[in-house]
Amino acid sequence: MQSDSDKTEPLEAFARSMAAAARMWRRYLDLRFRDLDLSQARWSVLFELSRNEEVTQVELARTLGIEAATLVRLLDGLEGAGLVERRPSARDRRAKTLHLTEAASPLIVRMEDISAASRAKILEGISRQDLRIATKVLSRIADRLEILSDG
Amino acid sequence: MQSDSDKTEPLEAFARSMAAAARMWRRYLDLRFRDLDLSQARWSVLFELSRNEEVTQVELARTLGIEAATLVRLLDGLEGAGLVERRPSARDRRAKTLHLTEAASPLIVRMEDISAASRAKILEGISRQDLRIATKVLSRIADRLEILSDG
DNA sequence: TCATAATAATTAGGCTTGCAACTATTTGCA
DNA sequence: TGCAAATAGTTGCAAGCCTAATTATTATGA
Repeated sequence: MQSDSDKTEPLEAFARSMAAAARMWRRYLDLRFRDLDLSQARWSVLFELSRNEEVTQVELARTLGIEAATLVRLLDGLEGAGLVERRPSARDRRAKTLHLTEAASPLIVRMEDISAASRAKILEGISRQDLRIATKVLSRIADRLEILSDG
Repeated sequence: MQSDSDKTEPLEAFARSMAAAARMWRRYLDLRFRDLDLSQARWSVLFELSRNEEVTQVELARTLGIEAATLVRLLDGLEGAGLVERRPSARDRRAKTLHLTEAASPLIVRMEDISAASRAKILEGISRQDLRIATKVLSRIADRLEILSDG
């Protein structure tokens, strides 16, 4: 079997595979979450808050690797759906802290099930070792891009 | 050093790193291409055509891993900029074949320089071996998602 | 053959994401 | 102290990407 990336140089093959995999992964999750009226992007916000509540928007944006402005819109939607609350921060009047509502809890359980099952299905047959290396490479790239983009 | 992903399970850490790396990579390239009035998405279309002309839109969309509808808008922009031409296919009156114009050639050289330099800079210090494994994992995921999404 | 299903391109509408610019507040330094 | 710079959140605008639906054409099978 001859894949497209065989023709191209290694670094380029990597870049293309990463872009395609990320796009398709998101699409796949968006479809799975459609019943819950959620998207992958909104899910990741809820998920992160379920692990680490009481954070500010800037902190959450940084954790997720997205812009604060992008997060604003996601939160608008989630707040509108009654899943998240913005409260004024006690220590900084510019800032707001984020909190899940009661309504979010049952959803989060179902979301975690769906996303865990999806991950398992998508990554099935890939060795633990390879996955570990791939994760290391990808997170190094994210770190490096953060540095390169600041300068 | 303690990264966020240390707290999470491995499959999830992988998914998050991939999403963040892909997003940031794209942003980085978009900034580099801004002088040329191009984006990463448009660049990838031109690049693919420079390797493999005369394809139809459906074929190109499949190669790039995007939807045909998404490609339509990208081509509208590129055709408007005089870089690409759509011609009716000789063998199928529904289809159109894609061709680069003369104007595209010098641009493509510069684009390749920019993207190659960016890749080298971003991936600097990552071992060839690790990169090879990461590429294998990512392209396997893309293949798998294509199968899963069809069903 | 001929009706039905599949395919190529497109359009409409929506979500995610980004950059720029703006307001309100806090921090820092002269 | 007090003013300039930095920071938190927001909004406006544009691009990329998606699904669903539409039109034109081709393929299929009864």
